[in-house]
Amino acid sequence: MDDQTRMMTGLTGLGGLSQADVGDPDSVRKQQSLGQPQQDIGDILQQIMAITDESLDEAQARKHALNCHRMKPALFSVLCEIKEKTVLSIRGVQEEDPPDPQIMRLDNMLLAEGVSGPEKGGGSAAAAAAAAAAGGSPTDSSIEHSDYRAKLAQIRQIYHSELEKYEQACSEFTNHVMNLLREQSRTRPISPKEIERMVAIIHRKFSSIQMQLKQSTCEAVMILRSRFLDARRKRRNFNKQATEVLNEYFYSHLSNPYPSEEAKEELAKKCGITVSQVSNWFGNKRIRYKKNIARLTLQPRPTQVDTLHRATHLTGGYEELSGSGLYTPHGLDANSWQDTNNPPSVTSPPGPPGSVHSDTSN
DNA sequence: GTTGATGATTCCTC
DNA sequence: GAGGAATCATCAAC
Repeated sequence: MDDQTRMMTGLTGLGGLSQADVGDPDSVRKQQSLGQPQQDIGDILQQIMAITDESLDEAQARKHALNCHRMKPALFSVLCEIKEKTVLSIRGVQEEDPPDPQIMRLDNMLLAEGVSGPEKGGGSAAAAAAAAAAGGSPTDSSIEHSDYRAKLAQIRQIYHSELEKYEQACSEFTNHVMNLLREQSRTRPISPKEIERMVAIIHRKFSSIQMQLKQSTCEAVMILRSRFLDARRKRRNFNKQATEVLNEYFYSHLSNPYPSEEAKEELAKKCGITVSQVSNWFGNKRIRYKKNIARLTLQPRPTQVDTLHRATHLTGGYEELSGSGLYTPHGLDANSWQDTNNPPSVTSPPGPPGSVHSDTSN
């Protein structure tokens, strides 16, 4: 017997019964076994519609009788089977999505930033990395670092609280729908599989809301990060003592102003700056020194009075002095540094920068 | 507001 | 990866 026939038989078995017959298994069996002609579907529908005209008590009684009918489970089973094989099976294929790559990206980012996952200092690693990359005085960086961490912790807290709310709402709604469907399964064919599918749909809807939350959180983190990095991009001049230390090293190693890693570390320690700042400083210093040399070879040499005036005008005045060429050791030109594998052999400038001010006459 | 100095960044070469 | 060169962005003096 195919599904259609079984269903119709089932309906006939129920629909064709009088109120008195319902609940009387013998009567049903009798009718079926006699091979009574199947009732017209119109009749059945009419009887169903007639239920709405009945009083509440009558309807309740009929409902109860239908629920208790011994054929009901079989009928529901057939109907469920048909549903599975038709609409739900088609929908089921469509619903089985692969994991969304966007959600995976968002999850990875939130994890990396320390927003999701276990608490591990609220992105202090990211902040520390950014601080190390950008340099800045230790005090400043620690202030900005803690500020960044505090803001990130705030984002983390909001994210988790919202996530919790969504999860709670999702769970409540799922329970509600499940109860509703279980309740309805008494009066209409609903298989457990269908309930499961419905739960999956609800979870999918809620996960799309979660994705929005994750997106917003990621955006907030990116904004915070860019603000944090922009803030550290603000340049602050090194203090006078630090500049003097760096200049002292530069001019006393003018023949080969390439400090080793150890020297850089020592200079960084002395100046209270990072090694990368020392590297930056020497990089800038070399290039600007060379430029000044080149420029001044094309210009008339300033008088010593002018030079000294300019030299003492600014902090330290080394840039000006070097620009004037007064610091250039005999025989050194800017191109000498180009071959770093073969540093030029030149005489070192006389004395430390501090004493060079008075020794600029040569 | 303009200008020069200067720390930082980026791109490129070696 | 280190360094050179160009450039950006900011500071500070005027």
